[in-house]
Amino acid sequence: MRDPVELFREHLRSKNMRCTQERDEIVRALSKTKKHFRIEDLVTDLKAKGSAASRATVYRTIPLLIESRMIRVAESNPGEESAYEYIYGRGHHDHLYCTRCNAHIEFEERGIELLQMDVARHYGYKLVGHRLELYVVCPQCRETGAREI
Amino acid sequence: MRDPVELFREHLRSKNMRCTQERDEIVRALSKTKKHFRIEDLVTDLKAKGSAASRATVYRTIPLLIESRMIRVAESNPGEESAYEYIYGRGHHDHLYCTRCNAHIEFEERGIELLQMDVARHYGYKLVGHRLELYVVCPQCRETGAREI
DNA sequence: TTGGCTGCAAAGTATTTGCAACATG
DNA sequence: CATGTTGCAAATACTTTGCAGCCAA
Repeated sequence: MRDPVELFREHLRSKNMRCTQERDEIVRALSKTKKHFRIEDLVTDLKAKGSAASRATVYRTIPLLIESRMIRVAESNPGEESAYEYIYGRGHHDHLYCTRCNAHIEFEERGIELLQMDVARHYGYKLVGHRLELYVVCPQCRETGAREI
Repeated sequence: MRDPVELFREHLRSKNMRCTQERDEIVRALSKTKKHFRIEDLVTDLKAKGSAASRATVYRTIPLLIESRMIRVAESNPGEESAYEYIYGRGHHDHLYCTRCNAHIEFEERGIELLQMDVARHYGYKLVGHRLELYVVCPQCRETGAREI
């Protein structure tokens, strides 16, 4: 697998953008994340690592990272802070979320992916991405009374 | 199909909440919407209909409507205004979005729904909902150069 | 050198909330 | 009439932006 920093640099070059220390540091920090991260997590992380990258730069870099397919939006709901996920070099997967305790599990179901392509093809479109979230109630939460989506 | 206003009233009663004129008006306005709506659209619509329901009341009512499964989140992305969709009494469907022109198409694929249930069952969970969005580039947009998700 | 990039702080947007008046049950 | 609900406006929370100095190419 290619070095993430170098890969992102190529993406920047292809757009005639500059390879800066801040952008390198952001990619380096992200490539070590395991879970979903929020902007605030990343900013704190960078600060802890002694990086100079500011919150504004992080916000400005996120769209570039999405564009280069190194990260993707993992959670986004009205009124809630969004979470992202570093995906470069990690197997594709979707998520199961417990609507009560918010725990999440990754899964992959090839059959669903294939049917998605069928659907797009059926309408004459080219599938370029998808977002699938399954909402469940996990056994531990099943007893308590809370809202279900 | 039950009257949406009455159905929502029952939901409110079941939670020991009050049936107010504002809440009735919101449901009545929603039951006539066809497309995805943003909070602002709804507020404007209510004002035009002479309803007294304010923006704050709309925001406070949305979670109740989601809970009662009369509406659902249709679009939500970081930094963008969310859009909702009235779903009561309308066939279940998911969406295809063109990432360039933002047009959207509804589709239903029973096979995907069944596989989703399999996935949840496989992990020992009860599936209570899902969100599936397919991102495509429509033929008209395919020529122009724009970002793909 | 010449733009693109950065940090800072200010500005925007979307959404939530405190409070006093009001309406429902 | 007791308490949930409402409108208003202020407060939040998240994200974007203008600008002057900085740095990559």
